Amino acid sequence: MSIYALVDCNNFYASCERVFQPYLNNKPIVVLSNNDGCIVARSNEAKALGIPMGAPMHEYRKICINNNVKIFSSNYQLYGDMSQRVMDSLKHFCPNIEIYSIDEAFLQLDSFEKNFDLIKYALHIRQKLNIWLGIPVSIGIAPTKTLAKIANHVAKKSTSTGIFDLRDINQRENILTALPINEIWGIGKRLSLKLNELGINTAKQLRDANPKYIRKHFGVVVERIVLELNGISCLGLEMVKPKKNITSSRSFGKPITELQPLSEAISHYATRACIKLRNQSSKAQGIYVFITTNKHKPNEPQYRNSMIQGFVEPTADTNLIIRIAKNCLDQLYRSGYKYKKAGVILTDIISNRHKQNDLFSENDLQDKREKLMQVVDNINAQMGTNTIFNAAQGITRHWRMREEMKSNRYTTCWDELLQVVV
DNA sequence: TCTGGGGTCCTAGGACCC
DNA sequence: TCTGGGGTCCTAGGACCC
Repeated sequence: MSIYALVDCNNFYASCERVFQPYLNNKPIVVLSNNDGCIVARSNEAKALGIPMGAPMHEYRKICINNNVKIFSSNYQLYGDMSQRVMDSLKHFCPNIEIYSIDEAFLQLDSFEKNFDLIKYALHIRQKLNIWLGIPVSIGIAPTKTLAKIANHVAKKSTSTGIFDLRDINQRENILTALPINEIWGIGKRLSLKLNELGINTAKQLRDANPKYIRKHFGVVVERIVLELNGISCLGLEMVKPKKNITSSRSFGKPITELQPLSEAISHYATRACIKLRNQSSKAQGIYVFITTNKHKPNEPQYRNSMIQGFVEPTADTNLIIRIAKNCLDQLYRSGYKYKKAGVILTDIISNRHKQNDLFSENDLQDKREKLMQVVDNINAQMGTNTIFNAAQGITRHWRMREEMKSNRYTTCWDELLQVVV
């Protein structure tokens, strides 16, 4: 039988902020999305105030002020670095690990001896993460990933230890009976409604549904969930795969009407996407560029448009891709609109090694370009992001997103290290 | 005034081929 | 009234996740 553990960091972004500002322990915290738009993370104290996940900040500003809620802009350099430390620590306890998201990982525990006490081990892991990093986690253990997700949910909500084991059949019966289907991993809003219409309301009812029937009406994805709920493992551990698409997009701090700043923004996003692309040793074969006005303002004139442009040959060259992206933008742009957001997606990504040169391309030139990119990447890695950048990205960047309440990058930036005053 | 960003997988249907 | 059968590939759109 397979055994999975899901390790999930509690209120991850809020916990990261607390590590470096411990006076915030036991106080309500919220962390905002990019552009300080929505609330994307809440401490338990903030949840208790009834602040929902994903809510627009402006609707809850009053509640936050009245209750002394500490508000943070997103600090992804900090969260990303802390995440890596958590994952590196977990690998120390179990090498078979799937990093599922910035704050979650599955561990495959099959190979531990039969009478090895996994609950004790989970407690040990939890304790060590707390000592090493100050990040609290919950751990759910079960024979399938879907059940491990549920176990984790229970661990977080209704245990004092932060650990829950769903391998026990009797336990499972009670938990699944009480769990509404929309809380199952992979069952979203739409599927819940459709299943409810058939009288399937709880995880237990879905588990006991006929897999053949489910497959016919809901597809293979939901059929797998049924089997997983029955303890039959269908979803294995997935290793890191290079991305097939790489997006870079942002809402603007204030609306843009002119082509020039829009072009700077697009160049900036293209640059960011290319850096991610080279970091995973890949090349792209096409780009998707889009611009849009503010959809939340129906009274203003609306315009959104996008286009796809294939490349002559796969590339990761920032200069080339900026040129193509700007070209797309020239065709998409219409004056007379207030643009709120723009972005690029690099598509049809393939590995660097896989090389098929254009018959007519000048190889020599291409090699030189690749070397140039390497030098730029190295300088920016050593001296800080944006030490060298394309003039096309602009210098003032008035369109930059808002991040008015960002904490220091305590772990990745020399100028912002934690200071201890003795 | 203020409303995020970045992904994946599956399926149905059309185009095309022999 | 009759107008094959079987297959692949590609794409758009839907659904989901954190």
